[in-house]
Amino acid sequence: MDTSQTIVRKSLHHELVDRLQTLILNSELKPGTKVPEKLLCDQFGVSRTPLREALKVMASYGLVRLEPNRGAWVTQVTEEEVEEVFPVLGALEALSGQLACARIIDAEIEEVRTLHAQMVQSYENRDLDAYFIVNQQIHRAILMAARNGTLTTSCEALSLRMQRARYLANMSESRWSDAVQEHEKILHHLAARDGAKLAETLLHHMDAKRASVIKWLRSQRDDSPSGLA
Amino acid sequence: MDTSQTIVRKSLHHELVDRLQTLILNSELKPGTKVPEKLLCDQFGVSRTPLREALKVMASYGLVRLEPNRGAWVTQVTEEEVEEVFPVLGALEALSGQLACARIIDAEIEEVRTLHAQMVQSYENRDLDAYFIVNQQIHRAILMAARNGTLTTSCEALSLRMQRARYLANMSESRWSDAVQEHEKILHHLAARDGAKLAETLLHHMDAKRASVIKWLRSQRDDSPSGLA
DNA sequence: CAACGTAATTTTGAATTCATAATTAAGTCA
DNA sequence: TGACTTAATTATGAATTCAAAATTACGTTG
Repeated sequence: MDTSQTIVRKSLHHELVDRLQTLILNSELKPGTKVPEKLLCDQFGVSRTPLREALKVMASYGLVRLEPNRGAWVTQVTEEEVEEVFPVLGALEALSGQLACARIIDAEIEEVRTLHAQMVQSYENRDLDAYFIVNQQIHRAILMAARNGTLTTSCEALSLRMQRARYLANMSESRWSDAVQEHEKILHHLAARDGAKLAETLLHHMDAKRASVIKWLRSQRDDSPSGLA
Repeated sequence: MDTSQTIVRKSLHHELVDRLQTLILNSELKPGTKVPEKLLCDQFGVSRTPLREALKVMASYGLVRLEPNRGAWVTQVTEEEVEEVFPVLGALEALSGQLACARIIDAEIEEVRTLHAQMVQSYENRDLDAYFIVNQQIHRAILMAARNGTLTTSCEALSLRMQRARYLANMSESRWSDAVQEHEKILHHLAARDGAKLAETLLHHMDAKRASVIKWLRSQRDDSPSGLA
């Protein structure tokens, strides 16, 4: 699908969906808090109509919850949600690995190899922010190689929901080390174009991530016993 | 999650999303045609604001396409889309089968058994409409037994997209017979709580469905050479 | 002074309005 | 007649307005 010639005209509400997603992922809008409609309208210089349209779309992605007559609230990442989302994400990533092995071209494998090296470097530098960015890029590159737009959309929507839990702030040294090991395997199976093995590895990778996030959520909960802000 | 006590207050835009989905699934809004904004506002007795909010959400589900300054269009089911969606749906249904086997209770298996019997009856009566409704109920029952709301939402969103292609109108006798056979296996593995086998069967079932829909789409295309309405 | 009830204020949901873009219709000229 | 311009009409996107609901502030009473 070549869109290089197409003039991309972005509608206002679509632009706002992007902005709101960024605000939520950067924790500028914090989980559990109310979405300040008026303030955002002022900040973005738009009226309430397009902002409210964007909020409806955000709600369909599960990033905000609309309470009738009470406004929009940034959703919390709960244990239940994590236990639901990661298995689904695992199945989708496994599929993406399988498809990628069948369709990836050599140049793309080299790209992933480069990203992988960068990721290892970030790990050695203990640069968590850089690590997570490259990590995402790797998963995204595999997704791209799968050549399935629906799969990409579904995966990214679910990833987004999990990224609200800023678990990147807390990943144990041993988990981090394991994750890098898993990524070694991922690269290996991808380069060998072994779809079944890659799928299996990605599935395990996701489950380990799930366990890690759950552990972090529990530690968070125990830190602040009151559920209320 | 017990919501029996909760007062469910549905917002207008949410109600409209439901109505629009129904209109599209019933082909009262035909794929490729423009969504008649004004007409729908009159019919539903609402202003453009909530209707347009609903259309934005519909677009996020891929049921309509928003063309800036040109309005909303009901999306067509294309071959490319079918080739994309069914593999994803297959992976998700496979997961739902696996989870269902781990979590389903005896009473639910009996429910599925009853539905299955109804489905076979519909097949023997060659009642395609009834068959498809019960078919859907079976898939839904397995999904419910998986106890994963995220999985349910994802599956149903993708199913919805495929249901726009009213392929139920045309299913060959041999495909129909095969589908019933596949469902026999599905029931068997579910009753035996054999997650791996059920996943495998559902995956194959989805792929056969994909092939059937593709075949139908091609026959449609050859019938009316002009792509335009 | 704590709990309740009432009034003022703010926020929300949805209709309306308005500027702009797209489409259609009409007119012009080769 | 048919291609191209230009004007009229319609539809779209977004701001504004308005009624209703929720929240807050205040006062009253036991």
